[in-house]
Amino acid sequence: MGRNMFNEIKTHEITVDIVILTIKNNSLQVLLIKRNNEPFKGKWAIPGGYVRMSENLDEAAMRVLKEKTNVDNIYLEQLYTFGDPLRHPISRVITCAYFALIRAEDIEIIDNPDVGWHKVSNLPPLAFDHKEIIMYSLKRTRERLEMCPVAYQLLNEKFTLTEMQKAYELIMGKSLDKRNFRKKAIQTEGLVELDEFSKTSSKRPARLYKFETIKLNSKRAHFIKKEKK
Amino acid sequence: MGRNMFNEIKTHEITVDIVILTIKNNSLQVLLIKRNNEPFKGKWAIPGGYVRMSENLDEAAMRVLKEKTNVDNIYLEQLYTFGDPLRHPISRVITCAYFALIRAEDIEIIDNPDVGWHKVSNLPPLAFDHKEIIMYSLKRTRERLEMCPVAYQLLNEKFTLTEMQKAYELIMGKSLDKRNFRKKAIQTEGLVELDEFSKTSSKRPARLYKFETIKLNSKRAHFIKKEKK
DNA sequence: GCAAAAGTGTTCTGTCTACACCCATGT
DNA sequence: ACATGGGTGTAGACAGAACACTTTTGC
Repeated sequence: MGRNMFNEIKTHEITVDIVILTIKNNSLQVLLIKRNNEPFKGKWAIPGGYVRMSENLDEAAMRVLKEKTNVDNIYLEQLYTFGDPLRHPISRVITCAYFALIRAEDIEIIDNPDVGWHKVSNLPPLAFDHKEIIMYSLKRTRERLEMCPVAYQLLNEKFTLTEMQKAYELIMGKSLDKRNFRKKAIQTEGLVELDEFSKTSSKRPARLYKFETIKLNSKRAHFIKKEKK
Repeated sequence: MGRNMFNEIKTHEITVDIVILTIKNNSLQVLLIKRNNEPFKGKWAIPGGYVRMSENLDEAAMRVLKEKTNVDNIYLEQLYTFGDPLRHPISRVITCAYFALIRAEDIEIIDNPDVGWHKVSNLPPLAFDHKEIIMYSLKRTRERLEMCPVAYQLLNEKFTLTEMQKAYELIMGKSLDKRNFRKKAIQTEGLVELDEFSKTSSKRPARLYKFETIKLNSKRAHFIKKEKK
């Protein structure tokens, strides 16, 4: 493992790129930034930035997330590292992709037409391999959702079961049976039934719930499985 | 996303490191190489090498695997990218870790005391964060095994169900019920019952099986689940 | 004939799925 | 009183877990 065993070896540039998903206007959306510089000037990109020498990858991702979105303390997970030599048209940039689910209300986006939410189902032209990264993060989010109730990150502190089901349905891209969903949902570890009711709708008020103990990777496996519709 | 937005930014070195697991002498073993150079001279390390400018990460991992072990065409999966600033004591090296399961018989190790198999349960002192990487790959291998029968990569082309069960038990680190294991095993997509029998043991010959169609991520989920013993 | 590994079924339990109607409220 | 979303239970199918004895061979 001596250094520079091959002429071809040089150091690479390394970035982190972060897929930030949220639910807004009844659709799954991803935060994008319009690029002002070449390459891909004018195209949209997921937030990203160079890794500093003093920080590890998680820290870099958190910092970038904080810088671009002002969001902190979030479930941030390393997704995959993309290193195709041609993914960046000019230099060799390897990127370590992360993803996060956040509440839209927790984010303060600067009023700037170059920063904004876009429906995952209708993405604008994207820079680099960012479309691939977003699609991959969606796949992983679905896998996670089947294992543990990570969707709570998309919900308000207090939420109705219908809101929770909507979040699941938007991520999974299919509709779920209400009774089966509720049956499993109320068994979720840490879910607390409140004595409060939502009064937003002009119909029958819905009971509110919250998560008490946030348990990731809960052993309560397979929250959703094979329902078709 | 302009370049060099922060003084602190420099390019990093990036390597791939590969955890190669096999079953040998009835135990789960990992291929290690003794380091001849500083840092960590004299310690053992998993095979690794620098990523060349012209190759993507998968290609780099395959090449390094081929160079160090002469093994090709293997189920190689990106594991995780480790980027702690202090993981390398001298410079900043970010490593993208891969893992592979291989048949011990497919490998030709050079007769060199500095290259060899070591029991995962009894590792020598390791360089860098390689212990962490090996442990993480074991965790992922177990997760994979629960989803699809990747253990066929550890078995000879023709194998007995008892050998297959042994492989599972070694990876999962627990014993499994023979009848339940066989019941599920024979339902595995692509497993073919042969009309041949193993004559290695001096006892009753065991029927041999092979895998016909190798299907990764088979929908045949949860090959092993919660059996305890 | 005996030691050693191969092989074989059933029962129980829990979870997933499919499915249709009444309830509480605002207007 | 009606429209709207909130809320509820049951039966059938399937998969996992526990569990012990017979068979085949070499010696």
